[in-house]
Amino acid sequence: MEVKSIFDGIEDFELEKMLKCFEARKMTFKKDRTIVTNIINVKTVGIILSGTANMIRYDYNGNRSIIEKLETNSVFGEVFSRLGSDISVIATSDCEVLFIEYEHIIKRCKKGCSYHSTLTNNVLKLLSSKIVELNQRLEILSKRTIRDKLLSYFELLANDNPRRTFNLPFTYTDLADYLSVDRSAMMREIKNLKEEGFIKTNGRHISLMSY
Amino acid sequence: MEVKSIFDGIEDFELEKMLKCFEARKMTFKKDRTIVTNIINVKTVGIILSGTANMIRYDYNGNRSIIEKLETNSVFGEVFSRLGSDISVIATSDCEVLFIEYEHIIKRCKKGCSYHSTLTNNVLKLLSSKIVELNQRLEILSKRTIRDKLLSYFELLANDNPRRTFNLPFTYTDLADYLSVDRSAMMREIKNLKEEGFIKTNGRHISLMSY
DNA sequence: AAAAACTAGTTGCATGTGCAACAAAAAAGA
DNA sequence: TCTTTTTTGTTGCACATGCAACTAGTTTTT
Repeated sequence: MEVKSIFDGIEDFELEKMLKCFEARKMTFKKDRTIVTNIINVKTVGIILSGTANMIRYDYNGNRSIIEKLETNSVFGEVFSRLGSDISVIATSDCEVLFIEYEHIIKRCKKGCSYHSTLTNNVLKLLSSKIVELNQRLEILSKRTIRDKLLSYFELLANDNPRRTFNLPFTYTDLADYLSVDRSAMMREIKNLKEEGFIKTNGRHISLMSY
Repeated sequence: MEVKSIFDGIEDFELEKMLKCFEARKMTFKKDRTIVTNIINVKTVGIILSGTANMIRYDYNGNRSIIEKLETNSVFGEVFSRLGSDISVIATSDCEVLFIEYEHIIKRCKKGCSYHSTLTNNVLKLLSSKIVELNQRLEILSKRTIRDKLLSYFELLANDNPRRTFNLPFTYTDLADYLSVDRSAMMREIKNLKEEGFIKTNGRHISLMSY
């Protein structure tokens, strides 16, 4: 079975003890607020308990890139993004975030919390699926044309649905950032894809045509 | 301290017991031989004990992409690359590879091997640093021009050396694949960077100029 | 030692893409 | 409701990039 949360399989009463043992801090953030800036050298791991956020970067030309879309239950922190430039995590909806020192997760619990190994296990699986996601995005970004980037991303989204139909999980503006391409060029290419019969769109609802 | 190998901190005599318990299989591969093809659905994890390999993909246009450079001690397998297309791992030098069922790594050892938790810990750290690497490559690929891709990759390599000087870890041909750009266009851009005084090159030895 | 394979370096050309600058529609806020 | 902000959609233009096609040099294989 797939692990959804870092706390999967841990009973509530155990969880409470564990969080105290970890000195975990829970904070809430309104939409668009900054959860962390300058993520470099932060030895704290954040877990998004509810809501969503984006890990973004502004490079020296002022281009915004979405490094990572953080969904509920995502884990983020220094270890997950040692990058040279200006990284922040911005809430894209109201969020609850739990902060835990990284060492608590990586090390065996000295006090012997019985569910610690479950936690480690969960983190392992979450990290694995993060690697999968990163590889997926890499595959998309390694395409050389906007057309191929769009198609491989759409293909990914359509895979879940036998009717090869899906809803874009973000705005077209954000999609351009995610694909790391110019928005207007992307819109032009989407228009071409429509005219050539590869896709149909209705707002953010998109259908892939089978050949 | 940084974890180099999945077996860091595990005594030799323990290691031997552990590998038996895991039913680990060691295989050797000559340079350029295929270690695995069609990596999808492989429930086995490979650990490169010596040598190097590339995880590569040919997309439907026949373009080769290096998904990942696997150094000694790298871990690879299904979980680390769920991709739609044709993925293989190719030895770039003579290699020894250890294969272990993924389940053995993710689960607690039923027989209670005492060093199992060390192993888990090591895997966790290795996965974290893999995520870092993937994020680094993502940062590079998210640059929109060949120039910016080159410069941010060079910056990364130069960071280790105060003289801002380094050796390319692969051929220019492979560099183009790694950056996912056309080789001739890349060579052209390197020439421009030289002419404009941003870099100096001598074969694969490159120096970044400080402004 | 000769042949084959690979790597580095170049160029012309067509075109895909980034950029700037809009306008209209939709969504969010007051 | 009216106002403001965000998103979508479009276009002209300059130029960066992919592609094809070479040559020369280097390395590997036989």
